[in-house]
Amino acid sequence: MSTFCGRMKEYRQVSIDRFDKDNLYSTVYFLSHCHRDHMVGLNSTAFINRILTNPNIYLYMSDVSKVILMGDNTYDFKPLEPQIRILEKSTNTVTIPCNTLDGKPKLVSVTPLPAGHCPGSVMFLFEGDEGTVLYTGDFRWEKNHAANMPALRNELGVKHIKSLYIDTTFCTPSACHFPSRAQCVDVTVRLVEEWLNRSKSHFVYVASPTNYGHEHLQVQIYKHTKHQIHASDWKYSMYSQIQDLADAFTTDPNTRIHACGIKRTHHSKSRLPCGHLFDTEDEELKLLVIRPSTMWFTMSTVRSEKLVEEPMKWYQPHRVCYSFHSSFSEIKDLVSYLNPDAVYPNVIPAQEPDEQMVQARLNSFLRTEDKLLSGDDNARPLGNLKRKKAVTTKLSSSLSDNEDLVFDSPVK
DNA sequence: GCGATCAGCT
DNA sequence: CACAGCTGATCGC
Repeated sequence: MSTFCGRMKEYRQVSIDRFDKDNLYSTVYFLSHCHRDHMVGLNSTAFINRILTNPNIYLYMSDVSKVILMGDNTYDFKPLEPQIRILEKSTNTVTIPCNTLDGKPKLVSVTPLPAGHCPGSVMFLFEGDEGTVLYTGDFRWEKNHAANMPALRNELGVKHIKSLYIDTTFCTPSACHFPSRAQCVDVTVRLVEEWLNRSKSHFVYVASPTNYGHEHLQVQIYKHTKHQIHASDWKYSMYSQIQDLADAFTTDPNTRIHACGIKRTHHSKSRLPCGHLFDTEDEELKLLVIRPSTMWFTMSTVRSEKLVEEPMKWYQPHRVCYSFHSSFSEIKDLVSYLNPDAVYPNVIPAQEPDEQMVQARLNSFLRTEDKLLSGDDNARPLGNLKRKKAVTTKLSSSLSDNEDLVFDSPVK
């Protein structure tokens, strides 16, 4: 769960993924993806007033995130629409209005990088007079993924990144290794195919525990089996507007694969959230329930990895391996590849609730030698011991600046 | 009676 | 079993 307070050390008038408290004084807003823990305050009257009464204050997001936000079925985010701006896939020039009368607005370049976390999820790369900083939001990048991102490089090599704000959900050695997404998809598709081939009375229910995040897996299941997947009406209304997802889903419950939500009540005869009863022509219904979840492997278990876990009891789901966060080693790869001046955690991992420990770990991924030897005093002036203290300064708590407030896809 | 926050569960 | 989100209790107004 995100513990990022909304603001970075740089570009202090920018707020990302937090829309409450001090963030109400920011003059430009960014949303990395539509998970609730990144939308705190987004539906508050305070934020809506803030953004609607200041015509030059905008909320930036990806085209897909806008579709999902506008289609939300629990909160009404439509009032925000006039102030939402879609980020182009390439570099965008974003104006940061000043919140004092005499100050001039600032320009900053913002490049959204696909984060691989859930539909529409992006990282934000900021480049401007306060330096180059990267906020990852939640992300899953596998090894060497960063090397394929042109925006992170210039003619000299990897760009000089001042600060990296990174998703540390699994920044613990006990979550050292996750199988690749392709591996997990492959194993799951085979499981589904083998099941459906048994008979016409065999059906599949993908019981995804979270709102968004397993769509990629579901699309791959559709592409391999050619069976469209049942989604709830309100989800379909969004999916149908998103290029990569539109074909894979249907609102017709009479299909052999369902992903229509999470079943909570056991009142109906159906074992599906939509309540549909299949006509199996007097044969017994055979339903394969698969539940994608993160499975991880420590250094010592990498070799024995099993990507599908058979249920202990017949009514339990098959668990299949799928993670939409990066593993410990994937986090390490990205941090050491970018080798920023400073790196800050966006999340305190649940199984390791010691922020200092997470910070120390992130710091250990940095390669200090070249910059210290080159005499770049600004980069790491304090050396190893002191630097550790310097960058451990709490960022995840609220920062108060006492600022004067004047300024009160691919989509189909 | 409402919203915000939190514990607990999944 | 696994980091997102729901439910229900509690608090404050």
